[in-house]
Amino acid sequence: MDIQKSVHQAVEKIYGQTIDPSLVQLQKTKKEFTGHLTLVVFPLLKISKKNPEQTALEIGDYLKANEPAIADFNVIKGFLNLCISSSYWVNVLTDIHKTAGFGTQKAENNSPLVMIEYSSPNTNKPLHLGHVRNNLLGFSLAEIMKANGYNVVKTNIVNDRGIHICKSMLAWKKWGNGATPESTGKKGDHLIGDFYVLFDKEYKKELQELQDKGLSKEDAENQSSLMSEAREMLRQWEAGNQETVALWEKMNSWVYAGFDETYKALGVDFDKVYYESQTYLEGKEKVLEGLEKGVFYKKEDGSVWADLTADGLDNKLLLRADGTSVYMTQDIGTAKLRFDDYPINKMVYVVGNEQNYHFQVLSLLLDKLGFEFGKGLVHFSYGMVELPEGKMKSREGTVVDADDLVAEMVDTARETSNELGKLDGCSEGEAQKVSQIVGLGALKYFILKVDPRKNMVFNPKESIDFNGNTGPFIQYTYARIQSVLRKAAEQGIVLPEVPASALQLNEKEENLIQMMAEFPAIVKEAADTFSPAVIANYIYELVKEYNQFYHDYSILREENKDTKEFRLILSENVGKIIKTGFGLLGIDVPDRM
RNA sequence: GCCUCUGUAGUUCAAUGGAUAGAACGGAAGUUUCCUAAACUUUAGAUUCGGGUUCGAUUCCCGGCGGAGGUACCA
Repeated sequence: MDIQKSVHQAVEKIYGQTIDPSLVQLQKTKKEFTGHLTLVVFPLLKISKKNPEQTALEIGDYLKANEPAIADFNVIKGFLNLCISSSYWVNVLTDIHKTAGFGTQKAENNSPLVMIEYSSPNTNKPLHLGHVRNNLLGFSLAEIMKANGYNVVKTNIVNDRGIHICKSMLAWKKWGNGATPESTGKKGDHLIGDFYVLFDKEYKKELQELQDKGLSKEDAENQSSLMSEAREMLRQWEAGNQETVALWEKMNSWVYAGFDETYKALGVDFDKVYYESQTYLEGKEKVLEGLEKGVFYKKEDGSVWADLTADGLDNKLLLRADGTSVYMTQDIGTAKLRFDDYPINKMVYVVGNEQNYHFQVLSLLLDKLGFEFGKGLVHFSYGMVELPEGKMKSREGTVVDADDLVAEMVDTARETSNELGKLDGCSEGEAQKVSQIVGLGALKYFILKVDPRKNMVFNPKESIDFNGNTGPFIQYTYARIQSVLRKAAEQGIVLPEVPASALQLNEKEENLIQMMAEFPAIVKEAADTFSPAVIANYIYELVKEYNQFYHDYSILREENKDTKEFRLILSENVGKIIKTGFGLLGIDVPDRM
């Protein structure tokens, strides 16, 4: 803000020396005090060599005399509260009003390219609540980076190979009787997930039987015929056995169809999808290359390791003695393919915090292997989602399925809306659309408003509460603004420009404009801190401020034409910012609800 | 054991080192001749403990206690 600059200059002029701009700490004035911006003078005392009150007075006097935007000031202890003139706020509003896409900037061809990996599912089970947080964060982050002028590529790495999918395949082969999504009416990912669970159940049964015969747990695991069949299947797959590969392809295609439905329901998408079945061999090559260059070393048993003790970490396995890949190897391969495909400047991995160590290691390894983006890669690490009853456990059946959750949110939105009579006069199609926007808005907002780093508790009942700091409350405000604007149009009011700057604003109007003016800085902060929560909480504050304003002043009934138009423009711009802000969170806003 | 993250009202979340720690839900009390009451207004209620740095610490540093995660051939 240019006020920051003029305060900085004022201080330099008064005390006749250049100072570090960081000493000028301007912040929003707290509600209990009069003023808009507050200068904290404590850091300046060394320069002024006077007590806090005197210093603040001197600066205040100077600013009032020399900076037209400063209308008045007051001093309380070491705080200089500045009052900005109404005409300044009117100009700010004019700017906001005129600026298309206020708060966002477009990427140029030569803007930095950010690749964001998120979602990254396994193909042996459907998506659950944890994936929902991942998907929402990843998608929102991509939108926020775009709004800050980056070129963004959203990517997904699908873990489509390995022992887990073989378990599902084996169970299907043994007990499936040729079941398909069509024959059972189940979504493909759920069908495969059911077979995975079935395998686990049968495997446990077999282990128990073996243990009953007197074997130790370890011996039972080694002698399990089911597990060795699954392993055999994996070997056949790696050897390219036609029948196995065909089955694998068929089952994966079912799963992908299921995932696509879930992604669509959540409103997320990808620009480029990678599959581990295509990348894991690349990683092996890259590791062998590193071995030749002496970056890695080989043990007597033939396994390949990276020595990271110099970086304060341990030794890390990269290839097993039998030459097969581990997780880390695959990530190296994926990184290579990606870099071949795109000129990546920054790589962001949206992955849960249980993998913090993994990404610390990956960053070092990529750097050692010569990837430019390796050192600066961002592991966007987020906390786990817990339920009020505790952690989700698949064994105890307490996992919240993503599809069920979305359906439940939409249903509840529908019910609540019906009860309140909000859907009266809507066609079935409209009613369904509104319920979807509101139900998903509730879910998305509930998850995104929390600081990503923190573990969070997801309470289905509370998330669906439409009061308070929730998505629907904000959507509702937006819908109401649209209603006000419709009514205004019916009365023949058109809104061309912000009216004369001679308007005398009241305190609530000034507050509202000040909040709106902060929006671009908030979008920037969200990108810097990788936190959609910053935007979510800001939008909520703005809406609360607007609601108070709305409550205290009649917008359409005002006699004075100028004032009426001005308040309509205020409403319109609040609506504009809500829409943009929610867009960055991947949340829709309805015109009516 | 070691490493990382985390600890704020009854609950779920806020607070670039700044003023009297903000909201929401839940609790208590109110508001509808009014543009969408999914709203608004009152009200009670919190920084895990002990040191340190600082004019000033929820925030930074050290230690204790509590919670979560990781810990080398699972992804």
